Amino acid sequence: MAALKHSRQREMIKEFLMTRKDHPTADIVYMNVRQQNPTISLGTVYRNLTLLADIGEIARLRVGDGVDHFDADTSPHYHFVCTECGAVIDLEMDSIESITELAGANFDGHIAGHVTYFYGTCGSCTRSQKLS
Amino acid sequence: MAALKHSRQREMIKEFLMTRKDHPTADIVYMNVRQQNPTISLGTVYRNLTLLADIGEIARLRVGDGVDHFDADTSPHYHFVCTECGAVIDLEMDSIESITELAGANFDGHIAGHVTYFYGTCGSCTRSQKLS
DNA sequence: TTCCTTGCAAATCGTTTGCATAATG
DNA sequence: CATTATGCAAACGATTTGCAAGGAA
Repeated sequence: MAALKHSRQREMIKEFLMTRKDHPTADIVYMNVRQQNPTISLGTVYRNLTLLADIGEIARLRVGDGVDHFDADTSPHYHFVCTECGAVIDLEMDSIESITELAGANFDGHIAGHVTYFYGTCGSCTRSQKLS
Repeated sequence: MAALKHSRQREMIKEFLMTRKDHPTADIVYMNVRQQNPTISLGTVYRNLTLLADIGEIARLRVGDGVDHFDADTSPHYHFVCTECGAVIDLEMDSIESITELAGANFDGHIAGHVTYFYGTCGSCTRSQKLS
């Protein structure tokens, strides 16, 4: 259980993440944080994102596009991914926690939770499709 | 819309996949199909798995372990992933299709579907944990 | 003969890691 | 001082791709 020391880089990364609601990737975090600290390395960004996710201070999102996204909002909520523009958007919806019980009903083993995300076309992509 | 020609390799890959219910990865498909055709290449396996998934003859599964799994069963059903042994298992459960409507209720855009998988410990891993 | 498919190897891409140095407690 | 964190670059693992040769329609 390593004894976590404070680091300016980690702080910057977490702070940047808290200003964004669009679930940036490691690379986007890197490009942005680099504007305040031009010598920060991509490795450091990855290391800290992984560390923060491991201790539960941020969430790592996998939405099928092959790149991890990160979210400073660790409260339970679901995401939508636009298949047109790739945007990852928070959804406000009623709880669907009950699906975990449904899944466990006929299952020999223990179900701890589920991963779910929704996909389709976001508002602006839907509108531009209608024009064409 | 390329005019798809018959290929022995593609046939072997699909046939192998149909014999398995454990959702093998590309590498496992490769190792197995190679026993019947030792000169088949990994690239060919990847190309055909991607092609078959694109035309809907098989399904590509992403369950968060960083490796794609493939499933010859394209009927709608859900999967469970064991966090201990990595097994990917079919679940028999009631439909949860309704969550797509729930998600769309307050959403500006069009939700086409969702991706969901469950995780926890499978039957045998649950039992061996109890022993220790 | 057209053009889809293969085998092979090299290339990509996101992410991780080893190492020497710097920063923290 | 003991240890954790950093920057850099090299290494990784899964997957994709360019290319010349082979096979199907």
